[in-house]
Amino acid sequence: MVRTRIAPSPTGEDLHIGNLYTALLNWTWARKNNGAFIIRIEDTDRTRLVPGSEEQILKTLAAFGLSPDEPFCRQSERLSIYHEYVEQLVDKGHAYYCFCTPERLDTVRKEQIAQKKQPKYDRHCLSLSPNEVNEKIERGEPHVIRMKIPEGKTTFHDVIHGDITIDNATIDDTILLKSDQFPTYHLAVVIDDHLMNITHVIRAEEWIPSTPKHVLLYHMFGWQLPVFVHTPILRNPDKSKLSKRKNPVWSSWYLAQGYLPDAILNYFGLMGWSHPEGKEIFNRDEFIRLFDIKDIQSVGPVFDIAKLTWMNGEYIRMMDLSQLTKKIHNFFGDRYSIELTKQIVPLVQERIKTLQEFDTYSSFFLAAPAAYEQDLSAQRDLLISIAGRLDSLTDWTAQNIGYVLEELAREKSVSNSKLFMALRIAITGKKITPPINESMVTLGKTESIARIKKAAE
RNA sequence: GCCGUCAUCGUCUAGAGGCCUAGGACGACACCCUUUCAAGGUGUAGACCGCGGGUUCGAAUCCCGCUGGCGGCACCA
Repeated sequence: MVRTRIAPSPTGEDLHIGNLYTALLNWTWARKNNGAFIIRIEDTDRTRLVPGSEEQILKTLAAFGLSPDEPFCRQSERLSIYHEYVEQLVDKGHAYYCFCTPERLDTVRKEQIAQKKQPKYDRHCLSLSPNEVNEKIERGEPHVIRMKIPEGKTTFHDVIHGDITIDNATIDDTILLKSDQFPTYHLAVVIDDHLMNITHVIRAEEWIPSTPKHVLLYHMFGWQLPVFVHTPILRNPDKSKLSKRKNPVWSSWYLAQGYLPDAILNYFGLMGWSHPEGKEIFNRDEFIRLFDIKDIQSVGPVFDIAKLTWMNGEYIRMMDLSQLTKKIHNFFGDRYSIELTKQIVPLVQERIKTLQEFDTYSSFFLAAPAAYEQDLSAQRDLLISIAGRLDSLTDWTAQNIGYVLEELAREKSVSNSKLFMALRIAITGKKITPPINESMVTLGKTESIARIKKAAE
C-alpha cells in the first residue's frame, strides 16, 4: 500500500506555497494508488516555533481539499521514541556523544573555512571513553548525539534524478539529538517515515544533499529504504528558491486574493508535469488519473503568477452564475448584498480573473466616485446633454439607454467612444468598468443621472 | 571554496535519433468585433534547442568536456 506524507514545520505564519505544491503531489500519488496521505507536524525546532502556525497550516490544507487520511501527529510528542532509537545507534557504535560547546564548534569551523577546508566536525569527542562520557553526563554537561559517518560512498536511487552518489567524506557527523533532547530533522524523519510505513518520500529537491545521511541511518537501523522522489523547487522570477522577499509565499494569501483552490492546484499540475494531450485546464480527477511521479521534470520552474491569474479567470468563467454569486458574496461578507451581487455578477463574470477583482470593477455600485480617472472639464456640455436625454427616457433599459445615446452621439457628431468614455468616467470614476448601460440599469435612473450632473459641475 | 543537481521561445512546457525549416499555453504585440473601456475572436513576433567536441547516413534527442543557473554544506527544517 502506498503511503505518502508531508511534514510541515510550524515555523511560519502559514503553509508555504512550495509545501502546498509538494502536498498536492503527495496527496495525488496516494489517491492514484488508493493509498494514504498523512500529515506530520515537524515541530522539533523549539526556538523557531510560531504560535498558531500549526493550526493555520492545517486549516489551509483543508481549504485546498488536501486533507489527510489519518489524524495528524506531532514529533514533539514522540520524544521517547527518538531517544530509544538513538540509544540503539550509540550502542551499535553508529553514533556518539559530543560535549563540544557551540563556541568551540564555531572556532573550529572558522579555522577550517580560513584554511579553505570543508567545515566539518573534527570528531573531538569521538575519542572519549565510555567512562568519560558517563562522568560528563552525570555532571550534567550539555551534550548532543552525533552520527558517526562511515567511510565509503553512499548511493541511492531517486525516481526523478536516477542514481545519486555522494562520497561520505563530504558528509558531516551530523547531530541527531540536540542538547535540548529534541531530535534533529534527520533523525526524526527517518524514524517516523519507517514507523509510519511511508513508502514514498516525495519532497523538495533541496533535500537531496542530506538524503545520504538518511540512507545511512536506514542502513544502521537495518530498515528498508522508501522510494525517494525529489521534486523541483518553485522559483522566483530570478530563478532563486521561492522566497517571501520576492513573492507572496503563504498559501492563504492566494486565497485571500480570490484565487480558487482548484485553479491553484491545476496551475501546480503544470509545474514540472504536463498533460499528455497538452491540455492546460483539467480537474483533480483527471490529474489523479494521468499523473505519475516518474513523469515529473527535474527543472525548477518559475512561479508565474500571470499564468495562474489567467487560469483562475478560466475557472471563474466556467462557474455557473449562482455558484459564483454565492462565492463572491461569501468572499466579501456583507460589503455587497446578495441581491446586488446577483445583479452584478453576470456583468463581470467574463472579465474578473480573481474574486478580489470583483471589487475593483464593482465598488462604484456602492458609492459615487470620489475622484475621476480622467479629467471631464472639457466634456461638461456633452454630459449635460447626456443627462437631459436620459432624463426624458421613460423605459429605463440598457437597450434604450444605448439607443438614445447613440442617437445623441450622431446628432452631436461625437464618436461613440468619446461619449461613452465620458459617461463611464462620470458614473464610475474609472476607465475600465463593466458594460456601462447595464450598470446604469442596476444603479437606477435617479442615481445615474445625479452622478452625470455632478460630474458636469 | 567543496559536494550535488539542472540546462528547448520572457515564463510554463511538448519533444525519449529521422514525423522539428522545433509544437502548445501564459504574457507581449497587431488586427477584427463593438451602443463605449474592458472582455471576446483572429493573427504575428518570439528558442539557430547554453557552448565546444564526438558517435551516427542523420542529434534538441546518445557520449565527453566546458560554461552558466540553482540547491546544500547549522544543536533550521
